[in-house]
Amino acid sequence: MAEKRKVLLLDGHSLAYRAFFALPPTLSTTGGQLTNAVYGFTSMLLKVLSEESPDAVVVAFDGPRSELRRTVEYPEYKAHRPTMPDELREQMGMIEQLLQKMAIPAVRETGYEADDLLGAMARRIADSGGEAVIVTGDKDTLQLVAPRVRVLMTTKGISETVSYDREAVLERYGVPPDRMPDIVGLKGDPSDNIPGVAGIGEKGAVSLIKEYGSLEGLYEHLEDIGGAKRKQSLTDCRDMAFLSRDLATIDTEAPVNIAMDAVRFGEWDRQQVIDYLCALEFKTLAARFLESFGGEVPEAAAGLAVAYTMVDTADAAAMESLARDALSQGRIGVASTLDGVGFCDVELRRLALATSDRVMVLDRDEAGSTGFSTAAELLASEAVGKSFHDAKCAMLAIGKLGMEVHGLDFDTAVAAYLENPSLGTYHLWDVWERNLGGAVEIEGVAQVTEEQPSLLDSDDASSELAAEAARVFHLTPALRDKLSSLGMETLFDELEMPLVSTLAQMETAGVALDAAVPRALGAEAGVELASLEREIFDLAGHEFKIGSTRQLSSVLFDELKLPTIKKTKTGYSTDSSVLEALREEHPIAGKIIEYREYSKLKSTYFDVLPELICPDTGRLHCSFNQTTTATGRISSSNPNLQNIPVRTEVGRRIREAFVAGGGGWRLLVADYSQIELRVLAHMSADSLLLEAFAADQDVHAETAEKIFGVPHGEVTPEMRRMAKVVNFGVVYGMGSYGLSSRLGISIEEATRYIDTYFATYAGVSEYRDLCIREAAERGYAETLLGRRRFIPELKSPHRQTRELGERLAINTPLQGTAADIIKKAMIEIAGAMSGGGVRSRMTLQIHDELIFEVAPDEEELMTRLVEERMSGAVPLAVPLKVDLGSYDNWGQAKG
DNA sequence: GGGATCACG
DNA sequence: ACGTACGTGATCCCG
Repeated sequence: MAEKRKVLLLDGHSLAYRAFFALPPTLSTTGGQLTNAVYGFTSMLLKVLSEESPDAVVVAFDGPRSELRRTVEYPEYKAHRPTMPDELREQMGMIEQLLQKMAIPAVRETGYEADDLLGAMARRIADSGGEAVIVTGDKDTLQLVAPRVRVLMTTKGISETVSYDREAVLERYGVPPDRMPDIVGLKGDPSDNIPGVAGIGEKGAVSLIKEYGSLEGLYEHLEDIGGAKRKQSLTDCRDMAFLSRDLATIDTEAPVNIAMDAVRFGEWDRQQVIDYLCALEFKTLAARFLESFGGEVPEAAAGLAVAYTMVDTADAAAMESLARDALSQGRIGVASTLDGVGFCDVELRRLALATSDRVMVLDRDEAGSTGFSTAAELLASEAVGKSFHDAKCAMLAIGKLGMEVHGLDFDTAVAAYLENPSLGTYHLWDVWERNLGGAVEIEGVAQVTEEQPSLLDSDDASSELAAEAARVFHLTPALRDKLSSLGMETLFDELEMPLVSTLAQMETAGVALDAAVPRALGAEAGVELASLEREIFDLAGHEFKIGSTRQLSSVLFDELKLPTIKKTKTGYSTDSSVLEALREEHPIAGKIIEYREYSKLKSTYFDVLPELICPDTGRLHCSFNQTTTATGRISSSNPNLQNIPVRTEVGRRIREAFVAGGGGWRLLVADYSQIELRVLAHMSADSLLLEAFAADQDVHAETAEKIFGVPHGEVTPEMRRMAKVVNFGVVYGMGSYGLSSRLGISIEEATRYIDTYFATYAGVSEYRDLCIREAAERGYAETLLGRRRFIPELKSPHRQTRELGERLAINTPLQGTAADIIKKAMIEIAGAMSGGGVRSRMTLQIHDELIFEVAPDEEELMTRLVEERMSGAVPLAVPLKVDLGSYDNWGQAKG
């Protein structure tokens, strides 16, 4: 009756967890439902299915934790494990649904974990002469390896697996599979809260078991064991060692209520599986499924498969016809391979241009070839719309080769960012996967021959780049449709796309830096730090790494016995608010504050900025990132020029290094006055706020009058300062706890101010409610220009997360609208500047501030132009006030 | 590679 | 009982 069947046994829990934590939470359906765990699980499943071709597949899940045999025997078992995250729990249901559609039976038994069931099934299969393949991410399962039982262990990520048979386990762990529990018995397993024997780790456990064969063998020869301490520990923990081993031992006697012989893999309704994969928007997985198992993809969700011909760039006629296609189709997709990041370092290595079905790939060495001149013409032609994925980087690199890009029309990364700005990364492959997801086939790639074997790499790279250009081309209409259905086409065409070029110009311009300033400041800080360090060591009584929060916290709280103020995840906090509170207690606190300030400034600014000056231009070029923030703001990196110090006197001196390059040139600094509060006034239409801004009143003073109940003119500077904190707090959705801790007042007092504030500014109060309600109904918050941010936090069962969602729902429209406004101003100004043929240039944006280098004879013109375009960027119900000034360096511009 | 800290708006 | 104001990026330390 021995049936030679191959059965795949999946550990559902382990694999789902693995997938959930291995894949970034960037995979979700258009509706915002997170699907990373389902995706990873399915991807892994399809891979294993095609590699192993099993006759049957079964998946096992854990029974409820509280009723596990192990928990009953040993209540500490997994006691510290957090419960399953909600984001994963939702996906478990989806995984089970998928399994059901694939006719893969799921088993679970009260009192048992998945690996017990896997062990029991594996044994039954092996006993009856079949072959069992267990797929899991849990190392403990390796003990099940036996004749006719293999374990496939997922490694980094999820789709990669390593196959373990007896030899592989021996080689990797030094003991046969059935002795693995003995190892755990000795070393314990922190992840399951199994204690083991104190003082024995992985290495010790392996060598002991290798020598004595098992726990029993070991304890029989206890007297032979070297090391009094170790012997004592083994003696003391004898019971715990056996209990630990017992806990780690998989129960292959577990009952499994399934008629294993009746399970047949592949007895499914194919269409149901495909439909479900498509409903989850797993286009390439659906395609992979089809490839392996056949079936029809539903029309609407069909992955777009595109076929391409690679044209020879040396063939003038072929180039000619590609160019003709580009002109008649009116657009091309462009992809590039770049070396280096940022204006200074970036270099173009390869370039691919694609029409609907032809693609060319150029190497930078081909300068002067037919292909190169065709590419240059197409890129420069206004009549041919250009689509890129991350156009700014490519355009910087293309520009450095002396080619120009006109007719920039579409950036698939920016489009994907607008669709969902919270994803963090926008890799072309993912965007393709989410939107079209078919195969790209490219014919006509030169074949490798015996004479030219070295072409292999370059041809692979070329066809991959060709496929990227093809994907960009075909994604363009799809994403355009999507944006249009989301009401974001105008935002995209008239704001984000023009901004791509504006930011490219700014990065190219860079900023002038007088390196002597940071060098001098760095030397000065070095001296200060040395003397502070001595003082701190004296106060502490010994030397330690002041920069190590762990060592510092041990000095402050263990040795000096200073009171702990707040905790972090890993210990006691030593941040500046804590040190500030300890100032009265001990002189070391103040010294550390000072040390921190200097060391931060030195390592982040003084020492670094001079090194980043580009040798080619003698200037500093940061990158402005357009697809990074969830709210629509721009960020800056390499270096970050949006966080140059200003708040402290020492820090502010670095700003003197930011000068206007060129003789007689000046820096024009223009910043919006209280833009977020003005946006709040506009969006909420609160009558008091509207009036205050209309009359150009001092809003903070006005707020102080209201919340402190004092008449006009009797507001003290202290009251105004506190009111300012309240006003900012409103924009962030602050509560009374936050206000009290920031103002150093009682929670009751803070509550009173907040209540009075909302009673006074009733429009603001209503607006907050409206923001939350709308975001909850629609699933996203929206800015004035229609930018969206999904707020799934509002649906969370955790109050804390929900409250975060509420603050996001309030803050995002304000911060995001302010971002919309300054972006609009930037492209208007850039347009006017290039139209007016000025020499001046825009160099920096710092959220509500724009900085220009202006030529001596353009100062007046630029001041007027910038003021006009900034204040008129987007018409609001209140005036947009702009403060401007021109200076020799940035340090002179003070609030 | 992640956490803590701190620079900015 | 718990955490507590939004959005970033760079640096340092440590496992």
